[in-house]
Amino acid sequence: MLKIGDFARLSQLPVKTLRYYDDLGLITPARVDSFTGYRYYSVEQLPRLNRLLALKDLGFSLEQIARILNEGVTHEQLRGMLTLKRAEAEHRLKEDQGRMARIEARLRDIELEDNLPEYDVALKTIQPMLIAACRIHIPKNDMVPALLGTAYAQTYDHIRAHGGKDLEPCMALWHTTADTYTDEDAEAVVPINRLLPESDRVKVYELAGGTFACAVHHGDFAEFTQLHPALLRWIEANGYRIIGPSREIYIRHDAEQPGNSVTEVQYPVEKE
Amino acid sequence: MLKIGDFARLSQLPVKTLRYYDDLGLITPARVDSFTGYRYYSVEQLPRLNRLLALKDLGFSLEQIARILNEGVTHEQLRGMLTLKRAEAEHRLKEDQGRMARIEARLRDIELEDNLPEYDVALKTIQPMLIAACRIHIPKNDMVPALLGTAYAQTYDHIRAHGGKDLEPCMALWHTTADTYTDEDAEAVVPINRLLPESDRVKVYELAGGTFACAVHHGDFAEFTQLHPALLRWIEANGYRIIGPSREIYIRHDAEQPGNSVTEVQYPVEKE
DNA sequence: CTTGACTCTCCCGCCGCGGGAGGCCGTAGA
DNA sequence: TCTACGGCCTCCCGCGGCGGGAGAGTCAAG
Repeated sequence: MLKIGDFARLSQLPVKTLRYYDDLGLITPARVDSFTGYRYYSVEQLPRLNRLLALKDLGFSLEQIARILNEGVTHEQLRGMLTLKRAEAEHRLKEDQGRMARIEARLRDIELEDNLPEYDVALKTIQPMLIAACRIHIPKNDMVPALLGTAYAQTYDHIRAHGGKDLEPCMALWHTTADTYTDEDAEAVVPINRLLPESDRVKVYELAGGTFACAVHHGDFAEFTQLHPALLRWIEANGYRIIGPSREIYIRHDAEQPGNSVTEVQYPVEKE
Repeated sequence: MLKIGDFARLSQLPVKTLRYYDDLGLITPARVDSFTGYRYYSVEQLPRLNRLLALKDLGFSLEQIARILNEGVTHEQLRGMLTLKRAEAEHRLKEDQGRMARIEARLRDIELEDNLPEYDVALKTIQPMLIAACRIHIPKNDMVPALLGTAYAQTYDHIRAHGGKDLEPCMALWHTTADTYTDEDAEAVVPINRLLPESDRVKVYELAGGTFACAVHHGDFAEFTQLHPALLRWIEANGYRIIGPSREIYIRHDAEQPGNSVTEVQYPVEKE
């Protein structure tokens, strides 16, 4: 008969842990003095404890281990649980690899560029949304405000004409890359609350969701031009690939004071 | 001015989380109505929130993020923190890889052997310990009990003769592999509490610690012979390598009723 | 008989929120 | 103007796997 401290030394576990396992019914002492409450263990309980540790090592929670140990689990069931655990472990493995890559990238960033304005890129999962959209061709970059403005006007008119309701905020899809300044292909997009009929100019469809690399700009508008390259660098450095048109979300737009605008840029990405 | 729900939709975070971040001083609303307590956010706070998310993504705790965001951290400091995070992430990565390997091995085990007695192998870190030891040569396997018994007797005599104290339990080191049955090389080992002088037969030294693959046997003694092979299989299947003599720890020894004995076998291992 | 080392129970804390109770606030429709 | 109904508030509990500590009782050696 071993006191809890002896059993703790033998098993290499803290006393607190043994008491906790007792509470959970994982390793009940062979005998408990009903007067003093002292727990007395037997060395014969070591194999069970070893089994417990092995299961814990495989990533099972103590509750699951209790079921396995106390209720007896068939090989089939155990295999099922292990397969599940494998999936979980694989998932976390990938997450950690991604995190490692991001940390490495960030460290490299710090080494290289000491005073470039930093943008903080976050990965977000974005739900699909219903939109009304007007796609346009922009021959020259300085025509963007005018042409995009017209496209939005048409879109809002269309929505109102069919009794729809626009949801804040509006956005633009860029089908040409950020370093294109002639013959740009853009789409003025307004989220809406329900399906509307289409017209020649204004299409209505569901914009796909997915994973996006996102960054937000606010302040000096001159710096906004660096947001796209910064995102592209992040995406490359972290081992992602762009799989669709980028989105610019005009969270707050101020034509007179562009420095007052707040814009989020999102690139749809996937790994590898 | 956005109500918390609007800001939550924009930022893709649950309202609860935003309130929590407010409590922690991570993202304080631009304005709080002192009468109703309503939080009002500004879109200008989105960049900061994005920064927060990016840092969280790198594995920083909210407390660390608070320091980074509020107190301003130099590039040097940030680099230091990132290096630390990288080490942590690397550690967990390796752990998860190990876990994956162990799950895979266990699954393979289940597929292959359906009714072999399973042993549960646990990895333990064992501290160095001071011991008195008597190393012997055993020509034939059936001489093990007699020769090992004599060795222990000598060791205990030695300890007592020098006023030392033996610590439970005693163990044996096997310098020959488990499948050797002639000319075995073993060492009777008794942990002691303080340094003693040596003799010709009995050496006193510190037994190294390290990582060990461990399994415990109790019950039918015939099955004990399968414990060593089981451990060896586990070690190989999990990608470890044996780096020293195995240890048998006689936690409870009963010469008349071997089935009543409890024995732990430990192999010192390292990865790869 | 006295130490001092163990042991007991009970309760709080960690981290990053989620769930829910109970109550106030704001707006849209009848 | 009343009434819904949804949004917002604060406060408190819970998770998992223990660790730390208080306050009190127990055990073995000198």
